[in-house]
Amino acid sequence: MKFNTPTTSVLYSIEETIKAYRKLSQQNISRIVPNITIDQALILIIIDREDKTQSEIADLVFKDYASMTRIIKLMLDKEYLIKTTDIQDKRKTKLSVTKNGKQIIEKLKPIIKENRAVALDAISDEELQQLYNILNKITKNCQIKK
Amino acid sequence: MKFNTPTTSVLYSIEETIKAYRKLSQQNISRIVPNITIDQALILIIIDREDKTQSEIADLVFKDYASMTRIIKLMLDKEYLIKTTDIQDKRKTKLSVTKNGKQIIEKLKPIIKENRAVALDAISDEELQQLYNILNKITKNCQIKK
DNA sequence: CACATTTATTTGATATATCAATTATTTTTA
DNA sequence: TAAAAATAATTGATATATCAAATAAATGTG
Repeated sequence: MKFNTPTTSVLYSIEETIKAYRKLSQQNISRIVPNITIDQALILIIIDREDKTQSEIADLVFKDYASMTRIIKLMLDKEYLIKTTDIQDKRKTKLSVTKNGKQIIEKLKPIIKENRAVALDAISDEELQQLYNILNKITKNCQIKK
Repeated sequence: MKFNTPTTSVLYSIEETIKAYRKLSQQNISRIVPNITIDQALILIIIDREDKTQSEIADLVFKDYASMTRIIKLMLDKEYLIKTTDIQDKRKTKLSVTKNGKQIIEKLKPIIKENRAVALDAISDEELQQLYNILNKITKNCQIKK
């Protein structure tokens, strides 16, 4: 089997899948929590769960630091987050989720769970594992520095 | 096996993979053709290959029509493309690649081929087929209308 | 200790994503 | 056929992606 033309490469399928999933997720999230993006939702949950600096969280969700700054800013404006500077190292940022933010998270959790369930419906554990392994191989291939 | 937390879901791996691939591709393309994005590159090649309207091409590459308008505009400015209105249906757009654009395409082709080869190195045809099938399943799951 | 280097974050500029609304042009339908 | 509905593309507003440059603070080195 060949995957030679632009629109028949698996890379193209990966784009298609992630876009379809993002669309589904955003639609379902918007029904319950208006005015939050899936990126913000994921980042909000991670900040609540992990005690990390802004850059560490950015790395975790594959976001550029510049993007992260702006995403955080929007959530500060909406008062989902509070930002303080680390006393030990004033370059660093401490982020914490407000009560308001925590309420949002509680609303988001079941939707996110449901989104994943819908997306992965009828996909066996074996297939998930295969998918995971192949994707990891591709990711590693792409990360080889020259 | 369970994939329950945000950062352990396969969906997360898909994001990771596509971002790694886009990064690799953009870097390699930029070395040979400065000032073109991977999105523009792909769209330029498709326009050259397929005689379709702007919206049809948008559908083909999973782009929003609004995004497509703007991407096209940038390539018109760089004189990679020429745009004319369809005489049969004046709502429609005819796009064609300029000589300049065709020269760019010739430079791009080997890079894109190489990018795919690098990304898919050591991935067997069987794995490719598996990946393709599983991704398609997920895509379909996400597209179910409610 | 002064100065260079590194690290964490921000800002600017430009490209793309997404939704809603608008425009221009068909096509349908009453 | 006139009015309504559908289609193709555009525009506006806002969010995110990416690169480069700038800030500010910490660390390393002579």
